[in-house]
Amino acid sequence: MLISRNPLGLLLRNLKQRAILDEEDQQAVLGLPVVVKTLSANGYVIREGDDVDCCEVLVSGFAFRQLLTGDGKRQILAIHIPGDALDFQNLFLDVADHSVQMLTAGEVAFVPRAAVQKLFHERSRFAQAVFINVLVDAAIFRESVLNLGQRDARSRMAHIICEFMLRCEMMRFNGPDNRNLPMTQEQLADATGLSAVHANRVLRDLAAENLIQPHRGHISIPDWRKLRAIADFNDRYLHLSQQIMSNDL
Amino acid sequence: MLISRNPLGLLLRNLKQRAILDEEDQQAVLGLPVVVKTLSANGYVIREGDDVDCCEVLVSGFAFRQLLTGDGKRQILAIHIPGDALDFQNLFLDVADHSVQMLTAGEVAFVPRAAVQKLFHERSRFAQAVFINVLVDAAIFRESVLNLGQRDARSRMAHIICEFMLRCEMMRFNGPDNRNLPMTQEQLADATGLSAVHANRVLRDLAAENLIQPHRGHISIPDWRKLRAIADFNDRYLHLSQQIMSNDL
DNA sequence: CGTTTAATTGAACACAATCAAGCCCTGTGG
DNA sequence: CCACAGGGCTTGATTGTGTTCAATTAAACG
Repeated sequence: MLISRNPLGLLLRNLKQRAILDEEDQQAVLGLPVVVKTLSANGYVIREGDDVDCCEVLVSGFAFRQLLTGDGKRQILAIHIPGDALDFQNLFLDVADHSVQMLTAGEVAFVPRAAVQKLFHERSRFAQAVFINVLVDAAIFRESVLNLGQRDARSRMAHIICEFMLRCEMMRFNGPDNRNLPMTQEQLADATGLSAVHANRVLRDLAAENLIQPHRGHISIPDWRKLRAIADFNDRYLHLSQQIMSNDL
Repeated sequence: MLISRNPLGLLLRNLKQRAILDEEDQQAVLGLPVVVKTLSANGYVIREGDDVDCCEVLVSGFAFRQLLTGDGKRQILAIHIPGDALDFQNLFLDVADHSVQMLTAGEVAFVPRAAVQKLFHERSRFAQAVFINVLVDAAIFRESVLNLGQRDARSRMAHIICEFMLRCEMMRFNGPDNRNLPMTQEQLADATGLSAVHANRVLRDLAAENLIQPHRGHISIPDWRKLRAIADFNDRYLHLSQQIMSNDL
């Protein structure tokens, strides 16, 4: 079974980045029962309040997590790229406490939650890999708390863009299509806790300094490293140093 | 071995709230090797950048997580109460990406990380319990992102206070001493992303409406339920409905 | 082409930050 | 017992970052 053909191949690559899985573990992951569905932009993967019975993995396209206030204001919590598990957060929680939606059209692999739970209990290395995955997600949430609580609009915006670019690089998405952050200004505003108007002005200023190139509906970054100083971006929270070198794609 | 006498007794109660552990699992938790140390207020439990070799559990007193920006601004990420694991976040991550400090003087149980890892691999129900614990922590971080990104100063402050009160209630800390949030205004400011001056004004207003009672160095809440509407507090993210009823303290 | 969604801009306003000063406890040492 | 030092709290005045409201332009799509 070729990893590159299997819808869970990218997830496996993702898990192997920070955990050791032997051949049997890997086959078990790739052998999980799965239904792949194509969702359109804005399609819901997980809805807050829903009972959880599937464990979704993003195969292609981009997605985001969101949470709403009582009066309907939206906070975008995280952006997800292909190979990300969208629902390890709910693996043992029975009611979804937030929603996941598609940012662009793309494919999502739906795995029965019970099958993943079974693997978790039977293969402790798999359990560890999933655990690490969730820990890094938690670290990303913590960095978001810092970002929203302590940085100004300009740094916040730069930080979110830096994080996206670096995570794409980690997963070796280096093609020209993958260096684009496919978010509208309104979505970026909801991710940074800014108004759409102010987000527009911040982006305008960053563009004027040639730090980003905004296009309609997405943003490309000529060289994201230039943004790091502005973003106060320290990649410790992504735990890259723990990455395990591997040769297979 | 009496739970109430064991330094890890409260942790066990915590884990049992949302996961099933049989008698053997429970004995394994209580049998973990442990060194209890008393730390003074502001003492460090975990320091960002440190290599992780212990897994700490809060036995008594209160603690908080924090993360600093490059120019030294502090964001308080979460408050911890007795029975909370302070370091499951680092169970399989080798370098701490944030710090944990004591809010008040208190006792911390230091467990060798390898012993907890061993239990994780040998007892999958324990692994699940720890996993759920980390998932709920992640849910709390997500709610903080929403809180900082979308709510105004007044709601933010009320929300943090509500969360603390409800979590104390969940762990059955209902005595008069435990309904006090032992934070200075400066700490509350760093938790809410406000300046100390503005935090002071917000607290002043809440106190004027008899929603809170600030004292020197801590805050008591006559009836935290009154704060819920102001806080836009929805407890779904704490996953209380998943709580397992149990009779033993 | 007309409709829609996204981006843009200006003007007025508001919430919260900053600066600066003073107060009120509590603990300490003369 | 009093003076003083320090931390935490309080308050006013000023500044500024970001919001809101409102209107306009630009690009995509049927």
